[in-house]
Amino acid sequence: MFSIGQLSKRTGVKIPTIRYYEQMGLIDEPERSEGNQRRYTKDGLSRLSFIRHSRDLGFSVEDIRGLLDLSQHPEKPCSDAHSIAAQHLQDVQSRITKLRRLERELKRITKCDAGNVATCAVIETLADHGLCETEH
Amino acid sequence: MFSIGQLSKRTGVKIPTIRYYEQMGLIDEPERSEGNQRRYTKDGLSRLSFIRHSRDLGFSVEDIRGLLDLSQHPEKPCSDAHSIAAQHLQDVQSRITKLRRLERELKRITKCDAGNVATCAVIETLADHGLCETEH
DNA sequence: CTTGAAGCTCTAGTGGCTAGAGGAATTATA
DNA sequence: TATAATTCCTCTAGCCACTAGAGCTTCAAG
Ligand SMILES: [Zn+2]
Ligand SMILES: [Zn+2]
Ligand SMILES: [Zn+2]
Ligand SMILES: [Zn+2]
Repeated sequence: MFSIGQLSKRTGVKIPTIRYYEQMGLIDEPERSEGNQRRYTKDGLSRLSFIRHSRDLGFSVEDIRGLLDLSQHPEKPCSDAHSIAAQHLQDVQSRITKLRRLERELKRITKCDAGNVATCAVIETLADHGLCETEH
Repeated sequence: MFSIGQLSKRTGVKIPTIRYYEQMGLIDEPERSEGNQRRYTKDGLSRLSFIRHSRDLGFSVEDIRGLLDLSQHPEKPCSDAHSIAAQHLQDVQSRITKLRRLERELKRITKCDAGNVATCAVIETLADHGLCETEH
């Protein structure tokens, strides 16, 4: 049996976050000590580790809800898991694309030789998208 | 003089967002019609365009506050503007780096030949970071 | 003068936590 | 065993940058 603090240390999930996951229904309400403190089992630990790792990989809480559900049913086909993962991969890729466009634009505008704001490329560009090379 | 709706159409900023910016002190409170509706000048329009474009480029509202402030003082050196932009560029680049690591990992796990959850690479990897190739 | 679009204020919700108040339980030390 | 230090409890509110909706008022066209 682990206290919430021990669970937190073992998983790297902060204590208020654990309680938040409980409230969101991602983890079951654990048993309590006589004094009403949470006591977790190994199952609780591995479930929380699963959540932590999924968050680290960028999955949303809603995605994780689905993935946890699937993981409880080993006999089901894994196509649902794959479509969640594939969708997430797409999201990640489209975010990368957008950020790369930003990066290019930001690199360009920070090459400014002006000394003062009146003719600064940063300020001028912000005031006029026409000076940009790409859309965003 | 523009109504808030006209301003919204010209800048692409939604009406509630314009009011939100006013509340946050990013734009001045505009004059009002006799019936208490907002009436904007060309100055208000260009200030909001500046904000919109800065948001499109990913700057935070706090950054924009500083950049707007600078843009009102053309005689000042533009080094402050540059450090805001450079910091933002760094943020963008570090986000790209993280997302690329995610992308690689996600690509890897979605190559799963198993038919069911019991042996699915997606689910197995989520349960065990040891199966990952990179940190995240 | 009527009607419908557009505006007003105010409140609350989004996601995924995080911080703090004020108290109770547990654990470690003397 | 007494006390002190630490951990835990619940509850509320805040973060960012909006977005949505209720219930009302004003404006512009016909
Ligand atoms: Zn400059
Ligand atoms: Zn632009
Ligand atoms: Zn699979
Ligand atoms: Zn991993």
